[in-house]
Amino acid sequence: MESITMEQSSLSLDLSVGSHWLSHQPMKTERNSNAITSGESKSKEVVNLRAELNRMNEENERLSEMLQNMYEKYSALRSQMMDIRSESGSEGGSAAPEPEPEPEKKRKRHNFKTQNEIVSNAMDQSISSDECLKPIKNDQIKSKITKVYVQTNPSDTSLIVKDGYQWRKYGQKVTRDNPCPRAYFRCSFAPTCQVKKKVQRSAENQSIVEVTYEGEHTHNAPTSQSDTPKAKNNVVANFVPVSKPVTDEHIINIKKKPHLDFDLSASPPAQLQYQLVEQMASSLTKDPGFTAALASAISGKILSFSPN
DNA sequence: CGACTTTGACCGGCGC
DNA sequence: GCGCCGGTCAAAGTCG
Repeated sequence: MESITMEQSSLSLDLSVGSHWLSHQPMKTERNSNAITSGESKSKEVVNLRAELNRMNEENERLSEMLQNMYEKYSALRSQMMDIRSESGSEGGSAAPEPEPEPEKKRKRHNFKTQNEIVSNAMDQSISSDECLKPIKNDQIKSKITKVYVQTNPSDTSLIVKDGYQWRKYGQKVTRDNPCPRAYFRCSFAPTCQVKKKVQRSAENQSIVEVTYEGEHTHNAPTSQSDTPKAKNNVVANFVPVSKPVTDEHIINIKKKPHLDFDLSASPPAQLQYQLVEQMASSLTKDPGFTAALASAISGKILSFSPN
């Protein structure tokens, strides 16, 4: 519940950040075209910007209401599901225990690809609305291999991804299909934890970092939101799971994403809520109307600022 | 001094 | 069998 309101506020924050950004742009243009623009045109521009800001705020409110409605519907469906489960007894219990992690064996390359395809398909399926009520089933698949794409500062060449767990780097390799090195990490939070992750920048867009998690954590929760002690100094990104591979529309800029106070791996409801929020965000970004409106608003604003 | 990173060497799977 | 490639090891170096 809390997380939803937080996410809603994040939406507000994102849009308001955009408005903030837009509201600051005229200063630049003012400086650039100081010699040719009169005071009247400036004030006219400010009025236009304020009107635009108001429109965006209204849009923001509408989106927040939509999100609220979606969450209410979700809550209703979820309570129905809980009722059905409690009626049907302990069979297929609601709070499914974390599956025992299989001991990691030497992976074969062809197995890796096959599992990846499975995960990709499962993730595609998870987008559909009814599948959002079956996170446990998907988690069982994801627990083997999960891919995450993170947007980072392109100028930062480090491969540290802040995901809350403690990782120990054990190797780095330049692969054939990507000039950027791939870093190999092992979970160092618990000695028995066999989870590994690979981190590599995308060859096409080096601001995007591809993180592949293999295995499942045997411990409950990371103790902090930081990486290893050294990593604290050069953290580049929080992680944002996305459902599809590397297309820009599926990558969420983590710099605008607020810190999540709950622990994703700690409690199933929190995890469920987080997944729901991700799916909502995914639905919004997939909505052609939403993206088109956003794109036209931004492009219109950019065009209105251009000197010509 | 312990924990961590770096980096070259090594290993095993795969294709030719 | 050989070479390529991805993944892992482990010694040396670094840092707090």
